[in-house]
Amino acid sequence: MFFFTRYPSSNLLKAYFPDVQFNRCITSQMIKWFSNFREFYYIQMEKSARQAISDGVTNPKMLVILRDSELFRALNMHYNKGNDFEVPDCFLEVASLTLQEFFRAVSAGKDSDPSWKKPIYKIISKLDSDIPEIFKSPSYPQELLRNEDPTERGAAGQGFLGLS
DNA sequence: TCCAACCCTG
DNA sequence: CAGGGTTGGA
Repeated sequence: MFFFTRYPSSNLLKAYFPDVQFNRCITSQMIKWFSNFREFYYIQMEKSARQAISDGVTNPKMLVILRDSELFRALNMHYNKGNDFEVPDCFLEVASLTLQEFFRAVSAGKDSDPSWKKPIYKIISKLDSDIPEIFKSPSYPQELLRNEDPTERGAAGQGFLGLS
């Protein structure tokens, strides 16, 4: 889901996880997940942008993330480890834009400001896409749903399943 | 003062 | 990822 939405509201999450009994805990946990997802995402972007700068890249337009990019590999490994589905083009576009924004900011020396990333976050937060309806369909591949269901993993889930 | 994000750490 | 401290706007 992260490939479509980086900043899901609790309402959106509830709409896409009809089989999850939301309570204050579950909700905050899922919000926290996306927060962690964003962290990983932005860290990769910043690292890659700085790498490009040290490599001598001057035009941010040159920074485009393709499916054979090393950066893509890292992101896919993190969010879609089992290659359960195809990453949408909209994500590659947003990711490329993010990379370019970091490139511009660092190039301009904005990173001396403690909160220099905020403007970038604001831009990216407006680029969330609609999530395909199939994601909340009951007939959606069970394997895929299970991977994103908070009730199916973690210490609580293991305890419930009697695995510990 | 509160609460939602963010930052930093394990 | 989860915890816990920090932050900035309502």
